[in-house]
Amino acid sequence: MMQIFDTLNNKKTELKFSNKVRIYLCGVTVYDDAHIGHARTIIVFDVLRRFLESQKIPVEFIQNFTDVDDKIIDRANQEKISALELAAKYTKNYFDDFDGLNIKRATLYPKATEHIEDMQNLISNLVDKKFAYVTKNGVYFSVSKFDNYGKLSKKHTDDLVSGARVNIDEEKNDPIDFALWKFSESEPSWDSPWGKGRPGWHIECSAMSLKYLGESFEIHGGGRDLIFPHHENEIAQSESFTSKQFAKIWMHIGMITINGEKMSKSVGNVKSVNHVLGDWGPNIIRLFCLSGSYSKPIDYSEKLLRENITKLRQIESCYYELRLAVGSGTNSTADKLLDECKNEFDSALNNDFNTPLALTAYYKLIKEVNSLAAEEEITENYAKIILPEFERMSEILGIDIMKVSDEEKNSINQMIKKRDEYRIEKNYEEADKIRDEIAGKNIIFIDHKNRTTWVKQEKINAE
RNA sequence: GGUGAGGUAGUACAGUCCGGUAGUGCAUGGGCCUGCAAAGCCUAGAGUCGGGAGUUCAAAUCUCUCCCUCACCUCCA
Repeated sequence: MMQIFDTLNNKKTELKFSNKVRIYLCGVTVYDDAHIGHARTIIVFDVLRRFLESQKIPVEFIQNFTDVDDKIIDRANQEKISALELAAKYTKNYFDDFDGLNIKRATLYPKATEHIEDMQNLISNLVDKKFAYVTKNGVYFSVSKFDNYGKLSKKHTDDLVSGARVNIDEEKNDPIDFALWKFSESEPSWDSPWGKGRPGWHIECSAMSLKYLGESFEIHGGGRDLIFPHHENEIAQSESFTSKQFAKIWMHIGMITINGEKMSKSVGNVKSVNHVLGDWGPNIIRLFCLSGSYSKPIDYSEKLLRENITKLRQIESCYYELRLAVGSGTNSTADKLLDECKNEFDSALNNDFNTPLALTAYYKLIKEVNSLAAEEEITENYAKIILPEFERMSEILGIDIMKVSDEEKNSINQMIKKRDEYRIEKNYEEADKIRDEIAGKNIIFIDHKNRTTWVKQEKINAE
């Protein structure tokens, strides 16, 4: 049984579910290209989802797009296009980036603009119940009406008021009340019972999670920086509406920092997914993002990314040594290794999704395979036992190793044969020509004592 | 100031909940394999677990205290 640290109760909590695990992940605001910080959060949830599914647990995974928001409108004005066009553009970029990162598509990617009516229904209900009130600027949630406000972020409403960095709006009953609906005549805007305008930020996630996952669901996640105010406000709205517990587990992902400082637009230290993907490829980025506990910060550096090239090479070697195994001898260590690594891998992930420890188990299996391969002791029987587990782990981690077609395989074998002939003749010049030629296709020959195997490597541009 | 998360070999992390004199990767040194390479493998060195105090037969792990870092408290993954 899996345990995940729940931000609300501040402790590891068993992931209980009846027939499926429902996950809502706060996605991105589509006003600019996604950066590596977004990627980390989404990679973590992608692996979580793959892990659950590998255990035959059905997962319903919802990830929203915020496609109406002040930043979108500002940016659209700058670029002299409509807000919807701008959002559409960056939504497309999002999928280009994250398909490139080998992220499995979510069950559904609902958009705020397509759920205006759902939000309005929710707001109406909150107004009726006096949890919300209308001013000349919009509709606001009355924080003081919700007893447990602050329970997620452990903030006291008194402190928030005295902090008073919130922009003062005299119309609001209380400075910490937040907008459900903002009046506005300019586009994009929608008619509503209270007046023309657009929704506040937090209400969309309440409306869409309620609609698709129900009043109460298993996991709600996002970056740590969303704990306050976004998730706190979601709880207030949703639980005021349903009178039920909203998410059962709140799972928050640590920030990506650069030189210890949070990656953000205002600091100007943002690394876009597009850029980093071009340099390092999906596998390196995934290994990098999974190399630390999901809840802690990870410092972005080229040095750390580079370390993962070595890991990737070992992974690739392992895969191809297993694929190219020959001989029918038995190896008694296979079953033991399989059990150990599978066990360590799964229990690591079950224990608060400890990906660094899971990676250790993955690397342990790889090291053992490569070690045997160095001694030419990998047989088909051995590979038959180990390969499925290796592929299972790789699949969960979303590591996608470069494959070759059958034709390519034949041609590689031809080249190895030809090269061997040259080597027997001690015509090393010709032999090396073949090796160089094939290296151009990122295929590396590996000369063992008695035979030559090969690896198809992913080209890493930053290397 | 409030809240939360951290400080473990050169470096990046795990171990802390469930006390038993520290593990893993990378880097570095040496070696194996090779026609030479590459890839891979083997092996070695490296830590008073932020400081101090306490509980205990025993503390990285529990308690207290101090120091430092970061995040959130305004939009943020």
